[in-house]
Amino acid sequence: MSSAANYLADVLKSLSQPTRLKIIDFLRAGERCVCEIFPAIDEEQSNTSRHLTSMQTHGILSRRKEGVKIYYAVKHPEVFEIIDRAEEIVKLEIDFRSGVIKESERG
Amino acid sequence: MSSAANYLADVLKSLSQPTRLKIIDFLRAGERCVCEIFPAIDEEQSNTSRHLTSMQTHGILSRRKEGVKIYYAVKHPEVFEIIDRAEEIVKLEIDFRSGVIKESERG
DNA sequence: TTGCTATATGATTATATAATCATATTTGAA
DNA sequence: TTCAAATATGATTATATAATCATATAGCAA
Repeated sequence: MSSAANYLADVLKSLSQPTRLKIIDFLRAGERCVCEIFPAIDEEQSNTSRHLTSMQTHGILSRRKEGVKIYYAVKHPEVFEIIDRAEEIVKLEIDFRSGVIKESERG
Repeated sequence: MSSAANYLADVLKSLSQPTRLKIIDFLRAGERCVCEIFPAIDEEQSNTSRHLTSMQTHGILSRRKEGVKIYYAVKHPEVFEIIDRAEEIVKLEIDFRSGVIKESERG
Protein backbone atom coordinates (compact mmCIF):
# COMPACT_ATOMS: atom_id res chain seq x y z
CA MET A 1 0.00 0.00 0.00
CA SER A 2 1.63 3.23 1.19
CA SER A 3 5.16 2.00 0.70
CA ALA A 4 6.24 5.38 -0.68
CA ALA A 5 4.67 7.28 2.23
CA ASN A 6 6.24 4.94 4.73
CA TYR A 7 9.57 5.20 2.99
CA LEU A 8 9.31 8.97 3.28
CA ALA A 9 8.61 8.63 6.99
CA ASP A 10 11.56 6.25 7.33
CA VAL A 11 13.92 8.70 5.67
CA LEU A 12 12.80 11.51 7.95
CA LYS A 13 12.88 9.25 10.98
CA SER A 14 16.52 8.51 10.18
CA LEU A 15 17.19 12.22 10.61
CA SER A 16 15.20 12.76 13.78
CA GLN A 17 17.24 11.19 16.53
CA PRO A 18 19.98 12.93 18.55
CA THR A 19 22.67 10.27 18.11
CA ARG A 20 22.02 10.06 14.39
CA LEU A 21 22.08 13.84 14.11
CA LYS A 22 25.46 13.87 15.83
CA ILE A 23 26.75 11.30 13.34
CA ILE A 24 25.49 13.26 10.35
CA ASP A 25 26.93 16.47 11.71
CA PHE A 26 30.31 14.80 12.11
CA LEU A 27 30.08 13.51 8.54
CA ARG A 28 29.66 17.02 7.18
CA ALA A 29 33.45 17.00 6.89
CA GLY A 30 33.25 13.93 4.64
CA GLU A 31 33.65 10.18 4.73
CA ARG A 32 34.76 8.68 8.04
CA CYS A 33 35.28 5.17 9.42
CA VAL A 34 33.38 3.82 12.41
CA CYS A 35 36.53 3.98 14.53
CA GLU A 36 36.63 7.73 13.98
CA ILE A 37 32.92 8.32 14.35
CA PHE A 38 32.07 6.76 17.68
CA PRO A 39 34.78 8.53 19.71
CA ALA A 40 33.94 11.83 18.01
CA ILE A 41 30.29 11.66 18.99
CA ASP A 42 31.03 10.05 22.37
CA GLU A 43 28.78 7.03 21.95
CA GLU A 44 29.43 3.32 22.31
CA GLN A 45 30.81 1.47 19.32
CA SER A 46 27.89 -0.94 19.17
CA ASN A 47 25.29 1.76 19.41
CA THR A 48 27.04 3.82 16.77
CA SER A 49 27.30 0.81 14.50
CA ARG A 50 23.59 0.14 14.79
CA HIS A 51 22.70 3.69 13.85
CA LEU A 52 25.13 3.64 10.94
CA THR A 53 23.73 0.37 9.65
CA SER A 54 20.20 1.68 10.01
CA MET A 55 20.93 4.88 8.12
CA GLN A 56 22.71 2.99 5.39
CA THR A 57 19.71 0.68 5.05
CA HIS A 58 17.42 3.69 4.67
CA GLY A 59 19.58 5.26 1.98
CA ILE A 60 20.96 8.09 4.10
CA LEU A 61 24.55 6.92 4.23
CA SER A 62 26.88 5.20 1.80
CA ARG A 63 29.26 2.55 2.98
CA ARG A 64 32.68 1.57 1.73
CA LYS A 65 34.92 -1.17 2.96
CA GLU A 66 38.67 -0.74 3.05
CA GLY A 67 40.51 -3.53 4.73
CA VAL A 68 39.16 -3.92 8.20
CA LYS A 69 37.66 -0.46 8.27
CA ILE A 70 34.21 0.59 7.09
CA TYR A 71 33.81 4.10 5.83
CA TYR A 72 30.48 5.86 5.94
CA ALA A 73 29.45 9.09 4.26
CA VAL A 74 26.26 11.06 3.80
CA LYS A 75 24.92 9.87 0.48
CA HIS A 76 22.68 12.76 -0.59
CA PRO A 77 23.37 16.47 -0.04
CA GLU A 78 19.63 16.87 0.50
CA VAL A 79 20.22 15.42 3.94
CA PHE A 80 22.18 18.50 4.97
CA GLU A 81 19.59 20.78 3.41
CA ILE A 82 16.87 19.11 5.44
CA ILE A 83 18.78 19.55 8.66
CA ASP A 84 19.64 23.15 7.83
CA ARG A 85 15.95 23.91 7.20
CA ALA A 86 14.99 22.25 10.46
CA GLU A 87 17.58 24.36 12.26
CA GLU A 88 16.00 27.45 10.75
CA ILE A 89 12.69 26.38 12.21
CA VAL A 90 14.30 25.92 15.60
CA LYS A 91 15.75 29.43 15.44
CA LEU A 92 12.48 30.94 14.27
CA GLU A 93 10.66 29.21 17.11
CA ILE A 94 13.16 30.32 19.73
CA ASP A 95 12.79 33.89 18.48
CA PHE A 96 9.02 33.55 18.32
CA ARG A 97 8.80 32.25 21.86
CA SER A 98 11.09 34.85 23.36
CA GLY A 99 8.93 37.40 21.53
CA VAL A 100 5.80 35.91 22.99
CA ILE A 101 7.34 36.06 26.46
CA LYS A 102 8.21 39.73 25.96
CA GLU A 103 4.64 40.41 24.85
CA SER A 104 3.20 38.81 27.95
CA GLU A 105 5.77 40.47 30.22
CA ARG A 106 4.66 43.78 28.79
CA GLY A 107 1.23 42.82 30.12
CA MET B 1 22.35 20.49 28.22
CA SER B 2 21.74 19.78 24.54
CA SER B 3 18.34 21.46 24.46
CA ALA B 4 19.01 22.87 21.01
CA ALA B 5 20.05 19.47 19.57
CA ASN B 6 17.07 17.80 21.15
CA TYR B 7 14.79 20.52 19.88
CA LEU B 8 16.14 19.89 16.40
CA ALA B 9 15.41 16.19 16.79
CA ASP B 10 11.92 17.01 18.04
CA VAL B 11 11.19 19.17 15.02
CA LEU B 12 12.33 16.45 12.65
CA LYS B 13 10.51 13.79 14.62
CA SER B 14 7.33 15.78 14.15
CA LEU B 15 7.80 15.31 10.41
CA SER B 16 8.69 11.63 10.43
CA GLN B 17 5.45 9.83 11.12
CA PRO B 18 2.93 8.70 8.48
CA THR B 19 -0.17 10.19 10.13
CA ARG B 20 1.56 13.49 10.70
CA LEU B 21 2.83 13.51 7.12
CA LYS B 22 -0.73 12.99 5.92
CA ILE B 23 -1.87 15.94 8.03
CA ILE B 24 0.88 18.20 6.71
CA ASP B 25 0.19 17.16 3.17
CA PHE B 26 -3.48 18.00 3.59
CA LEU B 27 -2.51 21.38 5.04
CA ARG B 28 -0.55 22.27 1.92
CA ALA B 29 -3.82 23.80 0.71
CA GLY B 30 -3.88 26.06 3.76
CA GLU B 31 -5.48 26.38 7.15
CA ARG B 32 -8.08 23.74 8.07
CA CYS B 33 -10.11 22.86 11.15
CA VAL B 34 -9.87 19.53 12.93
CA CYS B 35 -13.31 18.56 11.65
CA GLU B 36 -11.99 18.83 8.09
CA ILE B 37 -8.64 17.22 8.77
CA PHE B 38 -9.49 13.90 10.36
CA PRO B 39 -12.00 12.77 7.72
CA ALA B 40 -9.61 13.84 4.95
CA ILE B 41 -6.77 11.74 6.26
CA ASP B 42 -9.05 8.92 7.40
CA GLU B 43 -7.93 8.78 11.01
CA GLU B 44 -9.81 8.93 14.28
CA GLN B 45 -10.66 12.33 15.70
CA SER B 46 -8.79 11.71 18.94
CA ASN B 47 -5.68 10.42 17.24
CA THR B 48 -5.70 13.34 14.82
CA SER B 49 -6.15 15.78 17.69
CA ARG B 50 -3.17 14.34 19.53
CA HIS B 51 -0.91 14.69 16.51
CA LEU B 52 -2.13 18.23 15.88
CA THR B 53 -1.52 19.22 19.48
CA SER B 54 1.91 17.63 19.40
CA MET B 55 2.93 19.40 16.19
CA GLN B 56 1.67 22.72 17.52
CA THR B 57 3.68 22.22 20.68
CA HIS B 58 6.81 21.60 18.63
CA GLY B 59 6.30 24.72 16.55
CA ILE B 60 5.30 22.98 13.34
CA LEU B 61 1.68 24.11 13.25
CA SER B 62 -0.12 27.29 14.21
CA ARG B 63 -3.48 27.14 15.88
CA ARG B 64 -6.42 29.51 15.75
CA LYS B 65 -9.71 29.27 17.56
CA GLU B 66 -12.90 30.41 15.90
CA GLY B 67 -15.98 29.65 17.91
CA VAL B 68 -16.08 25.96 18.55
CA LYS B 69 -13.66 25.16 15.76
CA ILE B 70 -9.87 25.04 15.95
CA TYR B 71 -7.96 25.84 12.79
CA TYR B 72 -4.47 24.51 12.24
CA ALA B 73 -1.96 25.52 9.60
CA VAL B 74 1.66 24.78 8.80
CA LYS B 75 3.56 27.58 10.49
CA HIS B 76 6.83 27.63 8.54
CA PRO B 77 7.25 27.08 4.79
CA GLU B 78 10.52 25.31 5.65
CA VAL B 79 8.37 22.35 6.67
CA PHE B 80 7.30 21.80 3.08
CA GLU B 81 10.84 22.27 1.85
CA ILE B 82 12.04 19.59 4.24
CA ILE B 83 9.43 17.14 3.06
CA ASP B 84 10.12 17.94 -0.59
CA ARG B 85 13.83 17.28 -0.06
CA ALA B 86 13.07 14.01 1.69
CA GLU B 87 10.88 13.01 -1.23
CA GLU B 88 13.78 13.69 -3.56
CA ILE B 89 15.89 11.31 -1.51
CA VAL B 90 13.17 8.67 -1.76
CA LYS B 91 13.10 9.04 -5.53
CA LEU B 92 16.87 8.95 -5.83
CA GLU B 93 16.98 5.83 -3.71
CA ILE B 94 14.26 4.09 -5.70
CA ASP B 95 16.17 4.88 -8.89
CA PHE B 96 19.45 3.83 -7.31
CA ARG B 97 18.05 0.52 -6.16
CA SER B 98 16.38 -0.34 -9.42
CA GLY B 99 19.71 0.50 -11.05
CA VAL B 100 21.51 -1.81 -8.68
CA ILE B 101 19.03 -4.56 -9.51
CA LYS B 102 19.57 -4.04 -13.24
CA GLU B 103 23.35 -4.21 -12.68
CA SER B 104 23.07 -7.52 -10.88
CA GLU B 105 20.56 -8.89 -13.41
CA ARG B 106 23.10 -8.11 -16.11
CA GLY B 107 25.41 -10.45 -14.14
C1' DT C 1 -31.22 25.51 30.53
C1' DT C 2 -30.80 21.83 27.25
C1' DG C 3 -28.63 19.70 23.84
C1' DC C 4 -25.53 19.33 19.95
C1' DT C 5 -21.06 19.86 17.68
C1' DA C 6 -16.12 20.32 17.93
C1' DT C 7 -12.06 19.33 20.27
C1' DA C 8 -9.08 17.56 23.87
C1' DT C 9 -7.56 14.25 27.24
C1' DG C 10 -7.22 10.10 30.63
C1' DA C 11 -6.36 5.24 30.67
C1' DT C 12 -4.83 1.41 28.41
C1' DT C 13 -2.43 -1.55 25.17
C1' DA C 14 0.61 -2.88 21.61
C1' DT C 15 4.59 -1.89 19.30
C1' DA C 16 8.92 0.37 18.24
C1' DT C 17 13.17 2.25 19.57
C1' DA C 18 17.59 3.20 21.87
C1' DA C 19 21.09 1.78 24.71
C1' DT C 20 23.97 -1.69 26.86
C1' DC C 21 26.76 -5.76 27.53
C1' DA C 22 28.66 -9.66 25.74
C1' DT C 23 30.22 -12.00 21.90
C1' DA C 24 30.85 -13.23 16.98
C1' DT C 25 33.07 -12.21 12.58
C1' DT C 26 36.34 -10.30 9.49
C1' DT C 27 40.79 -8.81 8.15
C1' DG C 28 45.53 -7.50 8.23
C1' DA C 29 49.88 -8.03 10.51
C1' DA C 30 53.39 -10.28 13.32
C1' DT D 1 48.94 -19.84 12.69
C1' DT D 2 48.00 -16.59 16.18
C1' DC D 3 46.75 -12.11 17.64
C1' DA D 4 44.72 -7.69 17.85
C1' DA D 5 41.82 -4.21 15.88
C1' DA D 6 37.51 -2.97 13.65
C1' DT D 7 32.84 -3.82 13.03
C1' DA D 8 28.46 -6.13 13.52
C1' DT D 9 24.93 -8.56 15.99
C1' DG D 10 22.13 -11.33 19.67
C1' DA D 11 19.78 -10.75 23.97
C1' DT D 12 17.92 -7.82 27.17
C1' DT D 13 15.91 -3.78 29.28
C1' DA D 14 13.94 0.65 29.68
C1' DT D 15 11.47 4.05 27.54
C1' DA D 16 8.74 6.29 24.00
C1' DT D 17 5.15 6.27 20.79
C1' DA D 18 0.76 5.50 18.33
C1' DA D 19 -3.71 4.07 18.40
C1' DT D 20 -8.10 3.24 20.63
C1' DC D 21 -12.11 3.81 23.52
C1' DA D 22 -14.49 6.39 26.63
C1' DT D 23 -15.30 10.67 28.50
C1' DA D 24 -14.61 15.55 29.62
C1' DT D 25 -14.84 20.37 28.24
C1' DA D 26 -16.14 24.42 25.58
C1' DG D 27 -19.10 27.07 22.87
C1' DC D 28 -23.13 27.89 20.01
C1' DA D 29 -28.04 27.59 19.07
C1' DA D 30 -32.72 26.47 20.07
